[in-house]
Amino acid sequence: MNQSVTPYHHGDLRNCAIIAAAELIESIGSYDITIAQVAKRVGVSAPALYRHFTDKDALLTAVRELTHLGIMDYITRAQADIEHGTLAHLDALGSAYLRYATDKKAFFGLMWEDHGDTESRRAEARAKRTGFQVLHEAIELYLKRHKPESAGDSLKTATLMWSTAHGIATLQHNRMLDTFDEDADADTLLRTATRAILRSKD
Amino acid sequence: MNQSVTPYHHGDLRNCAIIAAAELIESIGSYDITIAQVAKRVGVSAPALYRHFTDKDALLTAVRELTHLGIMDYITRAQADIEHGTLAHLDALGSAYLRYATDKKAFFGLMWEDHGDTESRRAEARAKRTGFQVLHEAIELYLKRHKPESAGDSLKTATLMWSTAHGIATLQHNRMLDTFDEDADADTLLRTATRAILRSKD
DNA sequence: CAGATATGTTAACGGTGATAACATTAAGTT
DNA sequence: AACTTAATGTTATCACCGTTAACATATCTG
Repeated sequence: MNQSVTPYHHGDLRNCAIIAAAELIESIGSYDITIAQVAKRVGVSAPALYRHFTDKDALLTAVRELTHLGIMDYITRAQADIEHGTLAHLDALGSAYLRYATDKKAFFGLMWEDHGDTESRRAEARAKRTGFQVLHEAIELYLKRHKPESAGDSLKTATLMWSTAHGIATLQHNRMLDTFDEDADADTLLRTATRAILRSKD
Repeated sequence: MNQSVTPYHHGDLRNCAIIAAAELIESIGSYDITIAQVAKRVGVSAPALYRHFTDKDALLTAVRELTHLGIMDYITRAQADIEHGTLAHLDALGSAYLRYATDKKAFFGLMWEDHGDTESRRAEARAKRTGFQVLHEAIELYLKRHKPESAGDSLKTATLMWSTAHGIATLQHNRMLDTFDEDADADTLLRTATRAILRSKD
């Protein structure tokens, strides 16, 4: 005996459930998943998950943390071989954001989903702010080098650039960009905006 | 007899259901509503609604049409007393969009919800394009007057301005604007962007 | 080794979207 | 006017969902 096949206690259910949920979301291309589906994928009964997550939203929130890691990965890779504080750097950051939105459609949707606002939102807000911080620092560096007189506006500029990138990403996500202008290209659009924003007040 | 109180046939169930759904959404501040809730509000059994809508999404899609009318109303009012083709005109249009997003939070969310993509999306896309058209024409007029050499870029410019407005509205919707910059003001941000975009290529 | 604790199980509940089967009214035909 | 038909309601029911309760089993601690 002591085959130890599928032991009673899983051992790492929490993490496995999060990964299973993420895989499920990726495979069906939507974050409209079910506790039962996740449980089945891990090979466990549905209520077992409630030992590790207070409710479904808590599980999805955990997956959201993964998406934040994922997008930071995109961003980190994008700036790896590029000199910081250059225009090319800013382009790369924006492009990485747009690429994540199209590559990982379901995750991008989940990330910005309109969900129950408890304290879990704060942790997410912090994670998002981390991504924002990268952009902010890049812009600060750029302004100090190329437009020192506008360096004080770096926060406003970063907020505006993120808003623009987010708007383009979101509209592309909804296939609305093509509806407005069938030749529209998200990347080109963002580069145009980036230059316009940086050149203002010249 | 013949009291005729609550007759068997409602008479205008379809429209009343749409309105009831909209009222419900507005009152609870979320578009996460139930067929049963809507039915109860109209004073009818839940399955009765299925005589008028193929499924829940069809009902929500009908409500979405109302939201498009609503935002067009905001836009129409905003440009009523303003000379078209001026910078003030563009500001007013953007401001109306942002105002709708905050005034009618739930409707704005519903409007851009990630929902089942059937042919109903096409009708919605057309409605959204109508709103976009207004912006496009305003920009076209502006460019002809103030920057005739850039008049050919009116479509790209309109797409970019809509994207920016949408990004700001969406981030504000998620309370992320304050997270990035606690002093951020959506309207100011959009006005800054508008001027930057229009002034590019000077 | 013995209890306490952590973590699984099955059974069950209320609510959801949706369908089926049936009832009632309105509309159309002769 | 009477009969047929179509439209539009009703209640009963389904499978599924998130979640909880009650119970079972494995691990940890003294």
